[in-house]
Amino acid sequence: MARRTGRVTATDVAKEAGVSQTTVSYVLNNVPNQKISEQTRRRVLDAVAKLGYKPSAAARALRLGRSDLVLLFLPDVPVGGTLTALVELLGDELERHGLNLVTRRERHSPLESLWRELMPAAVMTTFDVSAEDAASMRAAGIHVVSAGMSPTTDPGVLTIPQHLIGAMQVERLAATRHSRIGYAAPGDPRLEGFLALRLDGARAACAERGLEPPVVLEVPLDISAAAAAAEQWHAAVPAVTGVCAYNDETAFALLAGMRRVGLAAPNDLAVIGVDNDKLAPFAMPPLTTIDNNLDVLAGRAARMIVNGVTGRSLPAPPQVTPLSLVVRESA
Amino acid sequence: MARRTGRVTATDVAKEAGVSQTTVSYVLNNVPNQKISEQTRRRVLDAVAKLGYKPSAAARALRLGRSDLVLLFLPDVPVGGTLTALVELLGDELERHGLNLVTRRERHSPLESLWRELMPAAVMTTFDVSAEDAASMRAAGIHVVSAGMSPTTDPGVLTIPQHLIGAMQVERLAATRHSRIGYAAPGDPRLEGFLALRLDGARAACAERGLEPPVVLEVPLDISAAAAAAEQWHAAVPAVTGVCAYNDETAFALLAGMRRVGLAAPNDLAVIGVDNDKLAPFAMPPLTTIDNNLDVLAGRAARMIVNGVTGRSLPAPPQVTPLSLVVRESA
DNA sequence: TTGTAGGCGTTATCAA
DNA sequence: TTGATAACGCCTACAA
Repeated sequence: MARRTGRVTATDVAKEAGVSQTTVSYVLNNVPNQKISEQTRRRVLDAVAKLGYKPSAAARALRLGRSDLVLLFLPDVPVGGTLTALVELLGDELERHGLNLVTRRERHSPLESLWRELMPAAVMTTFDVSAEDAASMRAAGIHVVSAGMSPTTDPGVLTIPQHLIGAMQVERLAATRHSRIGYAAPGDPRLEGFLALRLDGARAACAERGLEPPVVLEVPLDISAAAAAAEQWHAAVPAVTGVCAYNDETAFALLAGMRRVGLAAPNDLAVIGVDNDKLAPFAMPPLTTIDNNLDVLAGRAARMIVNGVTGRSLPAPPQVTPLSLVVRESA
Repeated sequence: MARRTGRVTATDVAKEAGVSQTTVSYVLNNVPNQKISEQTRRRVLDAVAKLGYKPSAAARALRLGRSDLVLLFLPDVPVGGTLTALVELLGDELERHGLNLVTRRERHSPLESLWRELMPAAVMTTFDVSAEDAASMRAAGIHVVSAGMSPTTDPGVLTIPQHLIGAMQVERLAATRHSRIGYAAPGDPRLEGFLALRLDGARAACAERGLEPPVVLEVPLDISAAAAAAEQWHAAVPAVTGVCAYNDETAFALLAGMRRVGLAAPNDLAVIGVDNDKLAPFAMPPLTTIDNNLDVLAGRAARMIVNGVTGRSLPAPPQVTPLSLVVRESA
């Protein structure tokens, strides 16, 4: 009676099918060079179905030296809808390939202790991982995918072109004849990294068009503060007439602040957000924004991971910029 | 040369410390009845630090028959901010106890194949898990926590009192002298389950106060449709003057629809949401809503799981209703 | 107080 | 084409 636990093992399947446990493994893993007779294969498969056999992920991981976990390190930012949606999508996609997503907020966990412990098939970071870290992970057979924010042509890096976001916002504002641009920065210091990139993009876009650099004001998630900022832009000479908000949240706050001081969008001050939040259509007025098409981003990330892990190479998707302008009424 | 992989094993640590691998295990796991000399303990710990040893989760899981994974099954609903925030919080909390959260959307995965495969320490479901399923999981040593929606006194079940949400909304509306109540149902059929419970709560609350049952209208996330609903409530005789929205999203849509047809909140139609969305303060007018205090809910869930897994029993938190009214201007 | 040895369920090497 | 058999790294009786 080796069966102390209730678990059905490959040995049980073998017994049921009247073959050796090895054969079961061969059949289940479709081992290339082994020629299994159709009859044997059937018997094994039937036994598997009959017994409801599920291979043990732990035993597998132990033997293979790598688990079917994928570790995702998130930056320690207020995880808004955008990022979470991405995580959801990524998880769904990985699941389809038998991979299990485990996410971590950066601050809590020293990168290394976790991957050594979990032996994940892949690790994805949303920040720049140090060269040594990357090297030792790869040495351990872990696929590393980083989602850097800066532009790069490295095909192993997923780029979320933050600078393009700022540029697109300015582009829209310029196209609607705004020549003095404002930039609404979020209050949260943890967003600093993203902010810098987006702002750079906006600055560059302004420069390209011969416009003055954007007038940056902080717009925290607070109506009074937002109102003050709105007035300041409005009162500037020459007046700022179009504002790029860091994201839709900031845009909502700004819009609310503007209402308080009797300023209307887009006439007094045009506002354009980022994220295409679910509530953006219901802003007053409906919010023009930049959609970062997370589904394509998530799909791309998933593909990079799956490719790396399986060794196969799924067809490369068209390299479209996953950014699109959603025009509503606020800008 | 047993060291083929780069992994540092407990045996390596033992060698370094000049003790047996068993001793290493004893020290690391603080085995109760073993008296390890302080000197030995130090040597082991030093070796661990020096070598950067991390126990293999896979080997551990294989040996123990259970991994340090916690499986969370989410209902297949559009995962809004509310649910995701809860997941985040839960994950953070579990992490603190060495547990790793893996989430699944219900539709994708047959409950069973996953837990048999992963041998999780615990499984948490947001729907009612069948009795047999629960039984076989427990038989396998897995702790099962369900987050049922219906009221129950079962201490093993985490209740999210959906019905109370509806009741609180009506209560607020009644307190501000509304006698004819409307209920704005979401368009998404996947929300049906939650909707039914919340609506029941609202109905009951109306009945308690001798009010007519709420007039239920569907308010999809579409301004025109929302506008039509608003007019219909407004035109009813006697007119509906206060509306409970299924959630803040629906409330935002309704508010936008009202603006289109020249109806203002709260005078023409008071609106109260659910979720206390980050953007709720910036609605026009600022949205009165019900906050479901996810942090306490997540904390409670985490505690149930950790208690079950570790066997210890963390102190029970005060049994407060994790619901609070946030009064702004819309109702 | 410490060490020896066996097995958790898989995969992979080598014979047959 | 199939079957023994040996690890993978850890925990834990049991022995010393």
